[in-house]
Amino acid sequence: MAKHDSLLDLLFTALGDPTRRAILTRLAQGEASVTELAAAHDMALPSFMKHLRKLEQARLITTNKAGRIRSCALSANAFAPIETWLDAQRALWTDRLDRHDDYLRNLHRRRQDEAEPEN
Amino acid sequence: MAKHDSLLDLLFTALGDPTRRAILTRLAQGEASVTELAAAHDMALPSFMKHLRKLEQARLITTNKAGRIRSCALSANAFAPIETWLDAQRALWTDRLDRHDDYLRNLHRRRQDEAEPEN
DNA sequence: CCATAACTTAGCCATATGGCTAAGCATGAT
DNA sequence: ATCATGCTTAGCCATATGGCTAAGTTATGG
Repeated sequence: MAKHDSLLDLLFTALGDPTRRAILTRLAQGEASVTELAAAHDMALPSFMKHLRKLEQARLITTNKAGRIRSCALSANAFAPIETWLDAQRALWTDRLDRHDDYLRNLHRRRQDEAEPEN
Repeated sequence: MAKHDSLLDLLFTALGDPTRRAILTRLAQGEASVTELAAAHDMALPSFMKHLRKLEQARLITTNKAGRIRSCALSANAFAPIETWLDAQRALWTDRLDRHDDYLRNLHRRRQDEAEPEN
């Protein structure tokens, strides 16, 4: 990914990895420290931390270091931009179907007009 | 991405690129051929085709070749697995908040019991 | 039938991703 | 004061990604 990815880019690519989705699912239950989270994943800590950093960059999680422990939590409304985008897509799609329906209705009416001319 | 990515992996990573999201937005308006779609993107055709292939692998679009023209269309319910996953996450999150509320309520009741013993 | 249009294949390149190890650096426990 | 814990940094490696050009292939239009 380039330097200036949009938040949507960051969000979707962050979610495109099973390790990262698992972290989010775990965090939905409540906060956890880095090592607590890492315990579930057979992976060296530095590798794991990279995933956490991506989640943080995508603003899906927030982290906070107290002493030597970094605590991670799910961001509130983490998925909002995604839902907004999905809603917009759905809106376009249904608009188009509506317009197609109109087209078919008009076509039908025109055919009827031809069959029974209105004079 | 490895050879055996889950559909969710394919879906999310397919959506993690602005070119590909733009293609989907365009296709929400209706079918289009490869060159029609490519016209909007300053990119060589083979590069563009790679994006289409990823969208197809993620089952976000379907394509169909008639003569020398390949027509592309949005898949129906393309986003369903994503919505399902998001719903599940939301469910976990709200469950957890509910349980937290209960905990606070119980805590409060216990404190009141201590303040006003029930004999 | 021949040229052009619309892909398609092959292969190259730079950068990004996702993993690792080894070593460093605070902080908390003893 | 010292040692273990909990990250953190640095750097290496293999593969994946996203772009390109050049050279096919397969219809169609004239």
